[in-house]
Amino acid sequence: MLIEIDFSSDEAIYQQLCNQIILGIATSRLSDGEVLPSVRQMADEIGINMHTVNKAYTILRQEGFVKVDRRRGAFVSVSDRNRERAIRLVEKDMRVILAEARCRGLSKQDMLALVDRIYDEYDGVIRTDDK
Amino acid sequence: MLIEIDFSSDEAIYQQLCNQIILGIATSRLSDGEVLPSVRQMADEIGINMHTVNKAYTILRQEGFVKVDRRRGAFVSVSDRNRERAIRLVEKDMRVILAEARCRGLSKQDMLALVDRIYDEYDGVIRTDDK
DNA sequence: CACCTGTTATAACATTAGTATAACAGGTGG
DNA sequence: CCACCTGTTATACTAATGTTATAACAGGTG
Repeated sequence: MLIEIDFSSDEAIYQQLCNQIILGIATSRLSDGEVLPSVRQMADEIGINMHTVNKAYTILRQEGFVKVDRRRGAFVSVSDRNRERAIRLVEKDMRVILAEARCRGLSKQDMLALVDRIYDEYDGVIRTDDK
Repeated sequence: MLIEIDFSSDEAIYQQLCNQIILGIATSRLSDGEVLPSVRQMADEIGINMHTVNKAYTILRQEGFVKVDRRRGAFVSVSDRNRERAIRLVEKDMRVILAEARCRGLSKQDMLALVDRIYDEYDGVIRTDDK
């Protein structure tokens, strides 16, 4: 999977890396069980330090998106599938986003439509622009 | 409005302050035109430095949630109501959240329900737990 | 044994967050 | 005019964080 880092972003490199890998899993560009490039290889490809990649992998492991096999290295593995816990994890961030959206005059329907559209996109559904 | 800061959070103080004020506007605990405490007063109340509050106010001003009247000080004023731009601003963060949600096994319906619930909460709608 | 994996340790450097002190310009009310 | 309020700016300092650099180690592969 192609990783693109914006070095002028105010978002930390390791954070961008985490997000892109999670995006990759969600959009099936990374499939369950797929081996990730080694920390050294990924660092070389992107042009950053090994430790920055390692930090991203460590976080992804803690959050349950990645596991490590001593033989093969890091690979995609979404372990924790506890529904209630997952909702709780997402809810806090969602509250901040929805607050901002509401302040900017966006309606509930606007946000439901946005979620619907992005989710379909992740699912690979071809939309015929149904209004 | 009561502001609560978690000093052991990994989220910056000024960021927490911004979020809480936006949350306050979204939930109508802060109404349009309402004057915010002065940077010095707010800093004293919370127990932080004046500059940290000033940083939050400056960001809120840049993002269009607050304006400054030389006579009265800072007050709530959601200026920019451009719908397309608002959606674009929210979309990027939403993509990250939805990717994480999808990886954790949450369905589109789960997320639509979450958005629906939080939005109603912000609107002050009393839900009769309709399934 | 050479080579790969993640992991750990240590040091150095740059940027950011937060605090502290002080000053300034504009506006208000005595 | 004067004291007092507002946000704003400047400067300096400390602490934490992000990133890099170099090096070493244990486990597994061929």
